[in-house]
Order: sequence, then structure tokens, then C-alpha cells
Amino acid sequence: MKSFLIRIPLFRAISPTRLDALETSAELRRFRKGEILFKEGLPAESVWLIQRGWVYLVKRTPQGTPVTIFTVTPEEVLCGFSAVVGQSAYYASAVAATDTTAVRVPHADFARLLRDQPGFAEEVLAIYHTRMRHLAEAISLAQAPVEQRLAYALLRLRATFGKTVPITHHELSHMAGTRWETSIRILSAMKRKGWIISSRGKMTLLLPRKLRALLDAHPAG
Amino acid sequence: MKSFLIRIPLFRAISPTRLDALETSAELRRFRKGEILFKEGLPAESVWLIQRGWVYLVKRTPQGTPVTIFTVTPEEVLCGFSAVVGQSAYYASAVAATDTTAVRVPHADFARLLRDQPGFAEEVLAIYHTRMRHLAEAISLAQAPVEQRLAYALLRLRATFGKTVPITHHELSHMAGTRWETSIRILSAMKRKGWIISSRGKMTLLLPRKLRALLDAHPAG
DNA sequence: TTCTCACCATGACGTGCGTCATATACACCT
DNA sequence: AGGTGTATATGACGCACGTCATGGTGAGAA
Repeated sequence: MKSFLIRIPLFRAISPTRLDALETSAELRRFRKGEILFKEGLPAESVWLIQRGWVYLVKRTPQGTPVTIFTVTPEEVLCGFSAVVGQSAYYASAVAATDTTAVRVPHADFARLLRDQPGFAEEVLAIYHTRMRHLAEAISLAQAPVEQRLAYALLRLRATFGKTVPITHHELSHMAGTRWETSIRILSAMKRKGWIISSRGKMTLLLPRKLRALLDAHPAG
Repeated sequence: MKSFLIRIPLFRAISPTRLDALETSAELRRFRKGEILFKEGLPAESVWLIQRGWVYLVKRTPQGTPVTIFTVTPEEVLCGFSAVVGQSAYYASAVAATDTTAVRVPHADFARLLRDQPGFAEEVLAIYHTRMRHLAEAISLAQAPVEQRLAYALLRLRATFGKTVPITHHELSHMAGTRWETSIRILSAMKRKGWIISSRGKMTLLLPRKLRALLDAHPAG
């Protein structure tokens, strides 16, 4: 048993008996690219642990255009955490960015783990903290020129996918908070400079150092 | 004793003996407006609990202009949390926005609380979660027009200060990620419409509903 | 093969807002 | 009273980037 729970790194310190108990309420689910795990505004009933694949957290702006506020990878495991801390609704939607398998855990069960598995809450805190650091970075970048935001998005993608990342300009532009036309324009310029190459739905980073240099640019004052 | 620790809401569930022990290593410190609690990039050695006053978390962009990524109020208590989760450096600076009193707790002591005070980690998690929600909101707003970002900043200020908020255009513009000239221009327009009034260093929100309406604007799609 | 539908690519145009420049007013100090 | 520094206010100008428009290309379906 506990076939799928045991594979989740976050659970490695949980006792086997405990995992067995979880097994009865947890549920393994598969999503195809583009499908929705949960929706912004709906009651937060479950926590999701990403096992394979890749999930965008998307939030609507006041004018209705969706913005990708974060990308959850298998290492970053967690989403839908609103369910645990007494929030009644998810504050963002989760959309499968690739084919994804995820474990759904009812919020009560997850809360119980937090309460009585020593050390578990700290691990969750650490995850949350790195995510927060990323969000803080994203905010400070939000005012930077689009080229830098795209470079940042590409580098984060590279960190999980390697030098060739499967992504369209459309998706990339969402992550960078811009429009696909702009993304194409700027990436075309990068191609001309030999920093990257790209074809339908994939981009390959040839000179990531150049991208990183954009982000370190002016360490002024 | 434990004079200052006992006043911190986050510690209300900690046993008195434990607080006594903390007292020996914790330290109460006062900062005048503009002084720095800790600096981005420096080794993260302490967690800070805000008791009175108001702290900006500020991060530098690649081009060196500082951006306020978050504002810590006494209810939101915590900052400098990098110290606890094994991060070696603070990812942002903390600047006193008003005269502030804060408690410095060495990271080891705070980590110990997390480990062996049942329920404490969950409380911290909840704080972190609401902060995350705010950051997510800020990110989704980052692409909205400046007028909306200013409205959002004003409303958040109102939530902690009441209808009259002590802030300059300069500070406000930082929170909204824009320039003070723009802030003045847009707030002047709001004044002409009778939504707010302002004088040197303070602004009064007469019609907060109008501001909120800006943020609910187009619930499209 | 051809049809269709994403995705990729590039041009033209308008504008929100950053930037610079200049002026007035209030607070505080001596 | 006068001097200095910071906050407020407004105009002029330019550019990055959003928006709209048009066309090319590869992939999968019938």
C-alpha cells in the first residue's frame, strides 16, 4: 500500500502507520495539460501535493486578465494550502502546466499531520519560505523592463527543465507578465544575438549567463 | 519579568517558564523612523517580532531602485524569518516606517520554539499564509494601472491606520511601485473628485468605497 | 492532399507613465 | 526673521510596451 504517498519527499519523515491511515482519505489524481486542479474563490477543501508535472498558480487581475503568480514544481510540492489555515477560499487557481499527477489530501487530515507530527510543520514552513522569497523577487522584478522579466522566467524554467524548456511564447508571456507579441519580439532579439534558439513550443538556452547578467545588471547605490 | 515578551500575541500560548528562558536571549529594541532593522544580503541571525510601529520590507531591483515588497504591522508580527529556515541571508531589508519597537530573537531560540511548542508552528504558518496571499495580490496587481495600485496601497494603509494615514507621497509611491510625481498627479485627481484630502505627510480617505470600486472594476471572463 | 488551428513573426500606432525641470509652501532650526 | 531641507504641485517630452492588424508555418485531422 501507501504506493503513492511514500513517493512524496515531504512525507518521508511520516511514520508508515500514519501514511496507511492517510491513504484511505487521500487520492491520487491525474490531470492533462490545461486542466484545473482548483479554482480561485471556491471553498478550499483540499491540499494538493504535486508528484509529477508542473502547476501554474493563476490569479485574475481586477480587469480580468489572468496572471501566473507562481509555478509549483514537484520539489515545491504544495499548493492549495489555503485549505489548512482556516481560509475559506482559494486565492488563486491551479492549472496543470504539463500533464500532472497530484495527491489530494483533505484539509482536516493535513492539519492533523501539522499538529502531531513533530518537525512536519517546520518542513512546510521551509517550503513556504522559499516560495515567499520567489514571490518577493517577482515583485521587485515587476517594475523591471520586460526583457529582464523574461530572462528571469526562462532561468526559473531552466532550473526545473534543464536547458531546453517546453513552453510557448504564450505561456512564457504569462509568467513574465507581458503579452505574447512582446515575448516573441524580445526573444527574437535574443535569438539574433545567439543567446537562445527556439522552435514550436520549446526554447533552448544557449548562453544562460547572458540572461543572468541581465538580472545582475546595475548593482547601484 | 518577561515584560515585553508577554505582550506579543504570537507568544500568548507559550508557557511562562519558557518565556522566562527566552527573556535572557531576546532583546527589546527601539528604532526611529527610517532606521534599519536588518539588511538584505547580510547573514540572517535573528527573527524580529514587531511590537509597536510599522516596518517596510524593501528589496533592491536589478537596477538598484528599492521596492517595498511588504509592510509588516504589529498584527503581522514577524520578519527576518530567513534566519529560521536555514537561509544564510536576508532576502530583503527591513526599514522602520514609523518609530518602532521590536523584539529580536536569536534564530536558534525561535527554531526551538517551533520544534517543541505544539501549535506554535501552525500559528506561524498562518501568518505566513496571509502574507503570501497579500504578495500574490500584489503580483497580480503589478500589471494594473498605477491608479489601482495606489488605491490598493491606500486601502491597506487604512486597514492599519484608520481613515487618516500618516504617509508621504514618496513613501506611498514606493508601496505602489511608482514615482512620487505620478503619485501626486493621480492623488491630486482623486482630491479634485473629492475622494480624499491630504496635507503634508498625511492623507485622509473620504470615500474609500470609490477606491475599492477601482479594484473590483472589470470582473470579466 | 487540403483544411484547420495553434504558434510564430513583424509592422504601425497610441499612450501610460517615467524622467527632468521648475515653482511654491510648510516645518524646523539658529 | 531668514535660511535650509523636504513635501507638494504641474508642465513638457520621450519611450517602452500594449494593442490591433496581417501574414507565414508546421502539425494533426479527414
